[in-house]
Amino acid sequence: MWQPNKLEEERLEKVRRLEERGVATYPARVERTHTTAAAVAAFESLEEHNADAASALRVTVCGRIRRVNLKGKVSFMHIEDGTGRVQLFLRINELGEATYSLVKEGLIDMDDFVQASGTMMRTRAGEVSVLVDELKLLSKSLSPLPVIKQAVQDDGSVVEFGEFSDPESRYRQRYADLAVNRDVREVFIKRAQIIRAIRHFFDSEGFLEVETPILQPLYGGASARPFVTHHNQLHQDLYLRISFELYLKRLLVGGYDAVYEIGRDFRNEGVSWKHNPEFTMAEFYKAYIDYNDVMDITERLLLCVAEEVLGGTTFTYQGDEIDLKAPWPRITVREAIKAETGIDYMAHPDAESLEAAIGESGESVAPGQTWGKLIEHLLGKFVEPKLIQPTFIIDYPRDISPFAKAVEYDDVHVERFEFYIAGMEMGNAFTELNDPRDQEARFIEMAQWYRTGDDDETPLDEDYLRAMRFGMPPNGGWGMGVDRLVMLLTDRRSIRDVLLFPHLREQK
RNA sequence: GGCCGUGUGGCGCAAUGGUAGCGCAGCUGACUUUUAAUCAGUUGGUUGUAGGUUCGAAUCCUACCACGGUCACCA
Repeated sequence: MWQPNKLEEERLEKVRRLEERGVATYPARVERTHTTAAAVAAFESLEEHNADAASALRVTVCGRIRRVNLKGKVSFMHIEDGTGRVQLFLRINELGEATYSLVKEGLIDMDDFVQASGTMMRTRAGEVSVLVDELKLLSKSLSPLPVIKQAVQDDGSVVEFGEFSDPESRYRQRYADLAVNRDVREVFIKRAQIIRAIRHFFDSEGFLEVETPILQPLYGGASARPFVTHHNQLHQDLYLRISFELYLKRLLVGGYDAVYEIGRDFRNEGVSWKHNPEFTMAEFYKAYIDYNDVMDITERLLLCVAEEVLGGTTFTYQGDEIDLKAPWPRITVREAIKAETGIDYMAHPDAESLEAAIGESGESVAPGQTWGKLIEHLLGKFVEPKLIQPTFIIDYPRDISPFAKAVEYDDVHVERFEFYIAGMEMGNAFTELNDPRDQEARFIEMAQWYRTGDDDETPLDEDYLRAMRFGMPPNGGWGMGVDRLVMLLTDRRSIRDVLLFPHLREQK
């Protein structure tokens, strides 16, 4: 139940006074002719050739009032719409006493949406403005937004005074954050550009965009705990997908050579600066290629997105200068771990001896992990944070990679890579396993290894095996965390800063 | 989940055991080209919640809540 505070009470009182005077506070009709940006641009282009025509330019603009400067019988406001801002020059002469008094008495004030009609002009200080002769309230704001004042420096940079920075308030009330912090709005514009660029890339490479089930009778394709839900009429438990993998590969059986999907995955796990329970994933699968080709595609994709969104291949992330220029180094897991820890896990071919070797180096790990899990731990702890420039880490242990094809003449490694940028795992890919007998054996192996752990069980998907038995072309598959790419390209340190409504604990 | 930190008017901050203050916003007034407008005056707080210690608590203690960081977890 809303308990208006003092400021809100004052605004409610203003609404009452406006309605007393017969002013509509939430009218339905708007008559906009120009966005703020279009009005300014139109004036400036006319002004170059013909000053008279420019000052005869009549516009009706709409937007939210972001600055008010009352000066007696003349006042200034800035209104902001989705395209930018424009100044309103309000003078009692043009506006008339009745309307001007609404402004003067503060009945129309900060944060309200208004419509202003008038002719374009330039003030003595040189700012392009609308000389307003009609002003209409479009929507009254009852709760004032946090106040941020801006000063434009001589060099054109904008300095802000006052801020709305409390992370909790910003995330819980993202609408206020967006309304007040332009740079936040820009992050999400860039996010949309990034996703569009990813689509462009795959479309232009001949991939088919598809949509596969989010509600699944069986989850799989990754090692993660799922969310469970229930279909009432069918009396059936369903899982929110943790990956797209198994459905997309079924489509290769169906005869598409190359498919991709961009969508939401759900993982019932801890939240952190790089984990949100729901996040956006891009995956693709392409027939007749292997993981070497997938690495080439990865390089091309990221370069293409960076070119389209940033206009270049280098950018700064949290102080690090990052260059996406290909080729990126391709280093095996074994070499990478050896270089950072001195441990050659091939000299410790089982979990017990590897755990002992890690223990000798002064590290402690949770007991009872599989050999592959230990290697993964070493990778995450010692290698990942060092991988600032884009890097492929290749050839993973088999027991943590149930959907990847074995490296030839090597029974412990599979053709899998992850790519890292700025110390963050960005994505994961393999030469996909397409032998149904091997796949079935892997499912069973996984079940044995992880039954004790019970958490990240990989359920055996009979229908997936049935699909594979019809014949699946050799193919390369790939997945990337889109939110993390957005973090990189917008220089944000937390995934919450690139999600409009990040998950927060319920407020009691 | 463990540990550390933070929580004070709408927003941003101060006050380390002794009368809760400041800036912005708000409100009243002045000002017909301002732009962080300016000038004069002024309202607003049970200090996250609940207990405790103390003559006295924003400050110290305990628990809880939320957020942030970190570790664990997380292909």
